Amino acid sequence: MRTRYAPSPTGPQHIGGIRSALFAWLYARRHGGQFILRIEDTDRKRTVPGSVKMILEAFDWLGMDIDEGPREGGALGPYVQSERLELYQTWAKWLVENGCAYKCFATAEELAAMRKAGGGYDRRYRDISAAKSADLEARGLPFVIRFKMPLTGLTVGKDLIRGEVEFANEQLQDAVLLKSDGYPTYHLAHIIDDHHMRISHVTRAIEWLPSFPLHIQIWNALGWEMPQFAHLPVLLNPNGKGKLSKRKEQFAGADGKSVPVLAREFIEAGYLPAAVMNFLSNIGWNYGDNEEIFSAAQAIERFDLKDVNPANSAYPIAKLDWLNSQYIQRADVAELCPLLKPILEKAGFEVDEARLQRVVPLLRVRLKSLKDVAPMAGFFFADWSAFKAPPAEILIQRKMDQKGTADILRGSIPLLRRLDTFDADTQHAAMREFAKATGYKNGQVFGSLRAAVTGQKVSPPTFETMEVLGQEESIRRIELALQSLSDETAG
RNA sequence: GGCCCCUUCGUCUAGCGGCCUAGGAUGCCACCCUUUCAAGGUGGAGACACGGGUUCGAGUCCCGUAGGGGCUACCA
Repeated sequence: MRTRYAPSPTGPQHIGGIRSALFAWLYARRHGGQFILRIEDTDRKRTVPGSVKMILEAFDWLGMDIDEGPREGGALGPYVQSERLELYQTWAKWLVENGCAYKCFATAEELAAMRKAGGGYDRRYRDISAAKSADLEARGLPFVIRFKMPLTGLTVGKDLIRGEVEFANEQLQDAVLLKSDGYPTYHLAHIIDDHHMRISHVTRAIEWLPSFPLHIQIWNALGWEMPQFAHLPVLLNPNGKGKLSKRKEQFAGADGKSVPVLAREFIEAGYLPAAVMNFLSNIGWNYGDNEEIFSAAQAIERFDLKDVNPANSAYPIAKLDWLNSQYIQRADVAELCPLLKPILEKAGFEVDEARLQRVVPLLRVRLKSLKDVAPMAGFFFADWSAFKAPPAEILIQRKMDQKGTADILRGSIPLLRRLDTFDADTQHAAMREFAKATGYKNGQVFGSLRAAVTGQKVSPPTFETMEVLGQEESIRRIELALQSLSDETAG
């Protein structure tokens, strides 16, 4: 069992492509086969340098290992089409010699005129004599090689996902196999490569379905045994309108966050690779048992191309946020720390690793994205001496007023100062008692302290936070907050 | 325009003729819990596109219509 992912190196990797690759990879792994990466760089105009590197980075990050490819090598390489030109030319020539293809000398202008007239290429060179063809070639006219598509009859293709699909041959044109620059088109190249690389299952996006009959005819003309085909559904934009595009700005969510579409954007957005894998494999396929959270290893145990949903899907990006938070919650502190540290550093904080390890358990359940760590817990790593009391609108919580907040802060200080040990439990007990004595609700007391000490509306839990900050610093902050409240009263 | 594919809650999906008064998840809304956030718990609203068949019986099979997606390049 051998599957492949065969992208064109035209820039950053699109998540739609990654998902197609994922299905091919899962299938190969499920059956103990090989997963091959092949670069289809036959369009010289669109090829952008560095693309292969980006593709590889995406695969490495996700943990999708490649058995054969431009980096890995392999017995059936090279795995880059521009390095296999001779092969394509040989077989194109063979097809011409065997009457299955012909040289076409139509100029760009002629073609444009035909298109304008409607109907497309009119096969004007299909039946010219060998002598005439040779003559035109001898005169140095540029030409392409076109496939002689049967003019009548039906071609039926078998697709693993949707069964048999019928096409009337007359609907198809005589597709170009070899361009005038000597490069093959996709139609020719992928067949020759899939054959020579012994691909058993071709997975590709559904936009290839219309040219499936052409490919079947080429396989037949070549006399080769066809692999199995699965035309995969595609990802639609989050609103369900159109194929998922790279212009994701227009799909920014209510929170103003733009929707990640390119592979590297998932890294930048603070998603865990396991969450992304889970997310992607749960679109158009599902693990079963009403299980939403499953590992790649689990998916491998059950994946089958036959079970892929034939319908396209709107990109359910909101689910990724949820999945990511689930994965972060379940991750080990040891696993999270090295991921969080660079994010904090990039945000300008100097990270003490020991402190980070103490802090991570406090905020794990609050992170939807790794990137949330900076706004959520950055204050732990900031210069404490520069801490400023937050404004009144943060200090004074819901269902509280200025006086009440000040009362609570003022009353807490001596109690907190008196504590011999400053762990969270001890503080908690003391403050609970304080609430009881003063008649404030626990939440009012704890919440006011939270705001005073962290300066944030959303933060790690109050007492654990104060424990990390220490007695002296915590009290200092409460005093600062109290001071700013009083100043405001005075002003 | 022609051809092809697709169509279950807003969204991702389960369902492969009777187990469906259609299940799960997400999102949304309540309530509970709680260190008034988050997480967690409980509950709620929410779908078989429409019309014909076939069948004792249809979300499940067939046809049509509508809607969505794609292809129609010397791009992939």
